[in-house]
Amino acid sequence: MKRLLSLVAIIAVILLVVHLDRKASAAAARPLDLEGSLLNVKIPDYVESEMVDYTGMTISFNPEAHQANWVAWELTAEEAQGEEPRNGSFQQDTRVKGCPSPADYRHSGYDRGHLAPAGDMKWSPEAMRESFMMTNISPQAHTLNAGAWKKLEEKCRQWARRDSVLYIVCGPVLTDEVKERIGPTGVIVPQRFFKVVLAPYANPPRGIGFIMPNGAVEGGMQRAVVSIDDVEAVTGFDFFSALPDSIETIVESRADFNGWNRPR
DNA sequence: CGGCATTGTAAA
DNA sequence: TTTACAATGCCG
Repeated sequence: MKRLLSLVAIIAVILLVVHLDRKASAAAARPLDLEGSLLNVKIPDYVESEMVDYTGMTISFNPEAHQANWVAWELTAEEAQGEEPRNGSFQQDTRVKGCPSPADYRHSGYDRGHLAPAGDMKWSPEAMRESFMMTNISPQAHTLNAGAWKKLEEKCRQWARRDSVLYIVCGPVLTDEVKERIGPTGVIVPQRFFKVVLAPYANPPRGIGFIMPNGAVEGGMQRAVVSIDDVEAVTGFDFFSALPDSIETIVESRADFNGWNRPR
């Protein structure tokens, strides 16, 4: 009996230490050691891709579509409260084959829409500048860019502050039929955009997906909610595959917007 | 409704 | 680079 009691006590101490450690520093030991791998997305072999790493984001760039296949980044609670002002100019990343110049978008009728938002890069001047690289830009209708897309970006920053850490991946849907291209370079104008969001350290872990038309979203972001499985079906990509299967299955099957908007 | 913030475009 | 303008959405 005494041995049992001491065993229980030891376990309790271990659990307490782990708990305190988690609270002590979000940047240090996390229950899942996945920081790097969660920023990778599996895409089909036939999809062209050049990987580009920046300070605040990782990009799979498609030289034929002249924009990203996907952009992934981690957003911590601390980062979401950065103070760096929005400044930067759209710039071609000359290191990347197929990257358009800002001029390709001029008078096109479309915004140079950030994929990873400048608003998520306020924790670092470097990350802020790099967010204006054309590798991180897609042609977006202004109604989307300044509408539901922007609202979703703001919502994600709220969620990050509450849930400690978010992993976010977004991009154009490039599996749709190509109906329009802009500029001398021929940048494809996507008809839809996707975004997937994971809160791996929430209890329980949560995931959600969005697919929005390249235009006004009637009814707001709620109307664009889908499961991550749905986004995978549309894009052909595989998100967050580094998660343990038991967690990935649950997290990627839900499309529960209300579950993301409870206080805690 | 007007004021404000954010995300942009365009001209000089 | 600086300046002006525009669309969206929130807030009072």
